[in-house]
Amino acid sequence: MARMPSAERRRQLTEAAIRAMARDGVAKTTTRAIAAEAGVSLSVFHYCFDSKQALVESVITTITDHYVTLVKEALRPRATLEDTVRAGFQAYWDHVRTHPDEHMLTYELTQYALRQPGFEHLARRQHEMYGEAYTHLIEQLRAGRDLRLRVPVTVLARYLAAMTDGLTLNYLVLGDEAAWTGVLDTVTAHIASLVMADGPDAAPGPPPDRAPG
Amino acid sequence: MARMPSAERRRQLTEAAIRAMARDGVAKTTTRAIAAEAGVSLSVFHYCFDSKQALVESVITTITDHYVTLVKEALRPRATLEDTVRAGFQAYWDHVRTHPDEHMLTYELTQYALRQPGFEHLARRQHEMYGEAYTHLIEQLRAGRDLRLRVPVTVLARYLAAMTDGLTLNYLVLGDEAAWTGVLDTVTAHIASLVMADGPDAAPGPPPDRAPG
DNA sequence: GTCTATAGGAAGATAGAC
DNA sequence: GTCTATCTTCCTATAGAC
Repeated sequence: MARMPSAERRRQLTEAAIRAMARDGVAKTTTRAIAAEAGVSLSVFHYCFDSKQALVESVITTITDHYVTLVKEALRPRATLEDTVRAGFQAYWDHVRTHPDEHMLTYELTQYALRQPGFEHLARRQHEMYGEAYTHLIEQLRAGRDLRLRVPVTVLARYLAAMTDGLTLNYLVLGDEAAWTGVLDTVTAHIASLVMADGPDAAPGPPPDRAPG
Repeated sequence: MARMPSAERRRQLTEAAIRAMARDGVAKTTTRAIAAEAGVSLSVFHYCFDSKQALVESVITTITDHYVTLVKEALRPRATLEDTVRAGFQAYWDHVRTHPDEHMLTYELTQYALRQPGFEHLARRQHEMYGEAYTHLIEQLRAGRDLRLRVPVTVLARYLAAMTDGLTLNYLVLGDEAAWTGVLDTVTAHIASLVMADGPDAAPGPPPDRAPG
């Protein structure tokens, strides 16, 4: 086979591992399967990575970075505030629908990391970056307009990240796209109601939007 | 060891498997580990279950039923509408905080089911039952009072189920309980705003709560 | 740096005595 | 129904030639 510097081989093996894991699941993706997917022999794998764990670490950091880039692209500011929220969800949603296996993989890797002693920080980093992506968006929106938030930025960002995560997993399990237009509209409206132009920032106290009685 | 009818042995092994899987993760829980946890020999395992897959199927259905019972208990109606929502989340949340491993396991089992050919229906059943638990609550609330919903019941139930799921996973990964009071208040207020006393039901059209501009 | 060959171990499942 | 002992397979990782 063609010779190649170690760094590039590592990238090649990492990408192959992501493809194989997205297709077959983490549990079934052995080192042999990864080497075969990359078109190299098993020994090349162990020449580039000390262990399977070392490769998985590379996989998690790589896919987290991919994912965050995706979210940040999807969530760029648009003409109006509601457009931004709606178009952002739409772009993200299109990616979920067209690449369900990749998203599935992110959930599997989260749990792999949480169960593997010494890897917990990778799972935390993953979810912290989701929150940061949303925080970044909110800050952009605040800079462009004169926005006031009804809830603190950290709360809103975390809420958005958790909700996106939950909705995605729910879709991956249940499918049924038709049911989603309603849910997405509800969510979009809620977000818009939490981010308003021209009002005082919320004090860190009781929540807004109380229902009558 | 003491003799025992097959049905009871199956229950014993299923419970042992749940304990071991919650503690060590699904991937690391071998048939040997389950037999040891139950205090029986490996052959007893295969006497009661044709294969490891058969046991996992029993584990998934058992834990799903446990979980749904928990949610339905947490979500029983209270004095006022907002109390119901708030107390329900509180009860659910206390369980998550005190039994994180069990909740972790439910996520692992979802993915196991989705990746195992022929087991997809177990994952679907799991999430359908979450939605049904919320649907049940909403119907109870509607019966007791003269409630009108701003969104269709199916949409609201699915939204609640997905959001609970996302928030739980986010907590399992990031911990940080302090950050959660804000998020929960926001969510509680949102739900209350979607379920109002004395108003017309929402037509299946554009969402409420539009933000200015 | 890449290969073939293999060590070494752990997994799921079975055989057959009691 | 339960046990001990074992089969078979597949895994991660290494050895050593090229």
